[in-house]
This record gives sequence, structure tokens and C-alpha cells, in this order.
Amino acid sequence: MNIGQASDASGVTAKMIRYYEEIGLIRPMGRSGNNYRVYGEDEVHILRFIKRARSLGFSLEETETLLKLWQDKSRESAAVKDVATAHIADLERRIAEMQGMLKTLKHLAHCCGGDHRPNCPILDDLAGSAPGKMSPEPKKTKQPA
Amino acid sequence: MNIGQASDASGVTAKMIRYYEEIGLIRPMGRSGNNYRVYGEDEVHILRFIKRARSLGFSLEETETLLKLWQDKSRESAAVKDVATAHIADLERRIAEMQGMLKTLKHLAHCCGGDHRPNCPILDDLAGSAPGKMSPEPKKTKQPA
DNA sequence: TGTGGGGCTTCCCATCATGGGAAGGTCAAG
DNA sequence: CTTGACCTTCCCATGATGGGAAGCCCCACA
Repeated sequence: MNIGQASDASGVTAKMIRYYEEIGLIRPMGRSGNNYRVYGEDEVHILRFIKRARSLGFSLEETETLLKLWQDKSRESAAVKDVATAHIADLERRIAEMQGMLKTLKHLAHCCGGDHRPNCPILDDLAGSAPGKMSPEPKKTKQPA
Repeated sequence: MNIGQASDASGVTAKMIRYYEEIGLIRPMGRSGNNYRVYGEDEVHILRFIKRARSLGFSLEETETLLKLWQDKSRESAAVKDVATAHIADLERRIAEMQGMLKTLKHLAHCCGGDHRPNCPILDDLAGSAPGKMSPEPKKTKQPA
């Protein structure tokens, strides 16, 4: 199987397959006489594993860990669960962050007329809010001339 | 005011202030005799605007649009609301996507013993799921020798 | 046997927003 | 004069992916 077939069979683009090989996520493939990479069912299975992990939001680094655990028949499922749990926490944090933005934006959009007049509470909010840091500690900054 | 002061006053790092100038988000600042950038209250206000827009998840491109609308006193609030509404939709889409991942992961984690045994439904899912594309159309691929 | 076209190779660049750090100029205080 | 904090520009890295060029390889068809 050439890289194109492996791509079709796994759903991972040829570009990405080569990249995964380059960064060491998958082993360098054997080459046929014409210098084409040669794939078998095992490799396609691995690529599908990667594809699925990515679709669940695991980073390539996490995916690598999971891949090694998958191939380690003597793994402890606790190790896998730890990776998943950490990722769950990360997803929850990011979702909460975005929901915070969403809530604010929806409120602002609700308050905005959205008409021909220039008056706009959205811009008022962007313009008038507090800076990132109000001044927790004056920060011994040197005043220039 | 030098860039450090502007940074402290706006919450935008000096690095980012220079970058924003480089990509044309903010105008090149005047320089003092020593070639240092010089900032006033107006610039700090603009930087705070950018900071706030970024904290609400607007891209720099969207932020640029909002900044221009802010400075255009004859804007129509509908234009602002359009940008916000599109961003809201984008946030909702991304949140939904992550919630989908979350739901699946929580289920898998729940089903995983997380103990010393190797048996793990999380890995089973990653290994056994369908590929990205099952075969909607066989895709006239040429079979190599 | 020649040609066309598709697949494969490598290599470089772009994205998006940000940070890190080096090398060197400037300035004020001690 | 030294020290140290500040500023300058320039280059590189991140994470995961796509785009595209230049150049082989090989098969099918005329």
C-alpha cells in the first residue's frame, strides 16, 4: 500500500502521515524500490487510532502517550485514565472560558440596537473596560525624562 | 510615555505592542531622540480596547474591524453587531464541538476501571472506531502493482 | 514507443498570536 | 565610570495543518 491508499484507508492526509513520521509519532516506513513508503494494515490501524484521538481533542503529545500505552500490553488502565482525565479537565476549563466570553457577548449584542445609529454598547464596553491589571503593586518603574 | 509604561498601563506586553504596530493594527508611533517609541493616553486607550476585544475572543482581524468602527463616529451599530454576532456563532460552534468530545470522553473515562489491570475501554474506543471516511465513493484510485 | 497524467518524493513557506532570547544602544543613578 | 534597567531590531519556536513547486516514477493508452 502506498501513502495515498493508507491515507484513504485511515482518513489521515498523506501530508500528515509524513509529518507524523518526521516528528517520530510513527516509525519511518519501509520503502519500495521506487523510494515510495509502503504501508500495511497495522500502520493503517495506528493511523486510525491517531485520527480518533485527535478527533477527541488529544494533542499529538498526548496521542503519542496513548499510542504507547495501547501498544504496551502490560499497561495499567489507570495510566490511560489519567491522560483522559487531564484532558477532560482541560476541555472543561476551555469550555468555561469560552462560555464566559459568550455570556458577555450575548449580553452586549442584546443591548446593541444593530441599526443605522452609531450608538453602540458593544464598542462602549470594549472602550471603557478596565485594563488587564489595574495596579496590584506600583512596580518600581523608573520614570524617564 | 515609553513602551514599558504603555504596556503597564494597558496590560499589553511590549512585545505585542511592537507586533501590533508591525502588522498595521496600530499606527507606527512617533520616536523620541533616542529612537524610543513615545505613547500618550490615546494610544493606551486603543491598546486597552484591543486587549478587551482579545479577551472576548475576537481575532486580531476582527479586532481591527472593531477598532475602525470605534474610531468611525458615523458607523452604524448594525456593523458592530454583525461582527459580534458572527463571533458568537463561532464560539457556539466551537463550544458545541468541545462538548461533544467531552461527553464521549467522560463516558469512556467512566467505563474505565483506572486500576492496575491493562483492560481499558478508552483504548478500545481509540483503536476500534471507524476511520474518518468509511467509503462514500470508492474514489477511482489507481491500484499499484 | 511516446506522451499524458497522476502519484510519489523532498523542501520551503504560511497560518495565528505569542513568547524567548541575543546583540547592542541609551540613559539615569550611584 | 559602572551598573542595571530600559529600549531597539532580528531571528526562532510554538501546534497542527495546508499549499505549492520541482522533480522522479510508473502505468495506460494511442
